[in-house]
Amino acid sequence: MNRTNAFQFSREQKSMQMKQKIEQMILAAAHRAREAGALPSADFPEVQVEEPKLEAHGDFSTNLAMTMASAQKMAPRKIAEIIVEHIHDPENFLLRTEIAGPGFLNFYLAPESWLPVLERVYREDTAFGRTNIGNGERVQVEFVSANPTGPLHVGHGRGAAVGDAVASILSACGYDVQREYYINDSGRQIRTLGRSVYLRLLQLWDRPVEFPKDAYQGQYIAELAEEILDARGKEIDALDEEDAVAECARYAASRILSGIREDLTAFGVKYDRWYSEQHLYDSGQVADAIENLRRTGQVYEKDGALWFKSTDFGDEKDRVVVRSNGETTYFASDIAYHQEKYERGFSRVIDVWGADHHGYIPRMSAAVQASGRDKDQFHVILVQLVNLLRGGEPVAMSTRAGEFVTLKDVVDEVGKDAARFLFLTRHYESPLDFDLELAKQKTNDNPVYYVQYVHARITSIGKKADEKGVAAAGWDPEAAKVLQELEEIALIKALARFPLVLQTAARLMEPHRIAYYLMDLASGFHAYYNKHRVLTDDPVLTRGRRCLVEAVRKVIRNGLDLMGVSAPEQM
RNA sequence: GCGCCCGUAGCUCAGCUGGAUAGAGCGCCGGACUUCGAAUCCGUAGGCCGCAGGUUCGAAUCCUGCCGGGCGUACCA
Repeated sequence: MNRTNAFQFSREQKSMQMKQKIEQMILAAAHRAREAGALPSADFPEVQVEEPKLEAHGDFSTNLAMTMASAQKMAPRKIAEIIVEHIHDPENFLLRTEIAGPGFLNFYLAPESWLPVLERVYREDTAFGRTNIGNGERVQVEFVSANPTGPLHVGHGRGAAVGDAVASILSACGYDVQREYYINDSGRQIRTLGRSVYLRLLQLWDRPVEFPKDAYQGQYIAELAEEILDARGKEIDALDEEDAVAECARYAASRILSGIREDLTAFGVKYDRWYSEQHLYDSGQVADAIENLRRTGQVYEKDGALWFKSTDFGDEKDRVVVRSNGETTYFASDIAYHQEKYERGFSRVIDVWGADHHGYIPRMSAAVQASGRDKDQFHVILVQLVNLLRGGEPVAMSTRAGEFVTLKDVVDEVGKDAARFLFLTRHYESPLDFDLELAKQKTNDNPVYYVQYVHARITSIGKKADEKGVAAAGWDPEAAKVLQELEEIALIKALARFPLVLQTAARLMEPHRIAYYLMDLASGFHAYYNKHRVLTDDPVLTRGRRCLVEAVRKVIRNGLDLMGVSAPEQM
């Protein structure tokens, strides 16, 4: 993906990001120094500007003098001095510049240099933070894709939260994103589903049956059987066993799938497309894909089965696509499916999988490459497991026994916002402890409310101000000049970071960065609020502060929106 | 055995693909409501970044080898 300095901002100068402005200033200084003969080499490394962790190190710093040292054959501190001498700052952007440590260049900005950020927040409003680094590239994010053999559980919820947020983030960065759910409505697990329901149905008829271990055990299976009994028991009873099982499978899968759709809708996830595996078979695409592999010699027969040479692309062993009994494997339809994704015009495909599927990545990647795509066009986000707790104690989750807490249960109990936010407070590769009691708590322990509270609080301030008629809302350049407090500048700086945080989140496909950013911004606001009054006796100061907090509200709202979490006006 | 992920404060976790004195929340202890929402804030304490080497101006971050935990290793999905 792009380097930070490759990002393009085609708007006018003042909407350019602070950081980028500093980068250009430094680069220009280095070139000027070179032209003046002060630097021996024109071999300049990439200018890296960062925001130092310590305030004592300024607003921005660069290590350029150090990274340049070997090419220039000069001491870093000496190079730093030369660059400083050649810095050109006609707008008086900089308060001062200093050389520190082994050769860091630290820049201190004049407080008013930050004010254009506020203006930009107002001008761009809901679009603040958005960029076009994706340049319209078509990306597909496929997530959840749980088999329609049972209700979604919390793990699927995490996958849904991550997949949906990644899609939103990429979309906000200028990618043309499609969200897709792949329905495994074909094959063995569907037959097992049908058989499970059928057996429960037989039990309802008091016929002696043994319910096998490998059948689906959950209570919902028995409930489905009762439904079928009421709806069309007689018809089913008239069929022979094979047809009866098929009918049960069709009915059950359809009911379960609509349940899944409802649960995801309640969770705030909206797909652009639901894609049926069965459709791949019916349309002949699976057969075509296998035929293509045959034609290109990427497949061979052994022991009566057909094997794909995934080892040609780094997998540790070859994989079966057609079993010796003539049935295709799940992998075969997956090959066809992924080929079809690229044929639909996506240049990049992102799959969100549970971490227990990681062994599947090499063969899928091999299949993608075998169809002529580049390795980088396929990316799997592996989401780690969720440990469900209640008050610190593990909640029994046995898939085999069919005892698990469903996503619906969790959403009903703790709410969509809390669930989504908490799912995104960890890097997706870290296992997540999800405590139901904690998720419901409306205290400091719960980051969702901590962030949402800021939004509600500022909305409330706004209403109060409107009632009193003391301060107009909106961008007010004159009043903004009054913002000089340390906490005020710190808040504006935090706002300025949002677009960069969003870009990093997109580049690394890591939604948790948004969550952490929002918690940080919220913390900055709460600290400010407790120290300074927004509504004061001074009308100009009040306008300026209202302008600031309103900007904070907008950014909080934008960030929460990316996470699929609401920004309430009151709580 | 082999492969992937994880190991950072008592607990749960960040750490912007190599930067300066490693951060936050919770918990502990001590403070702040007659004023815009206390679902909040302020302060104190707490660390061989699993261990040992290596790469370099510089490593929690990159490389190698161990230790510990999770997952995977099907003609299952």
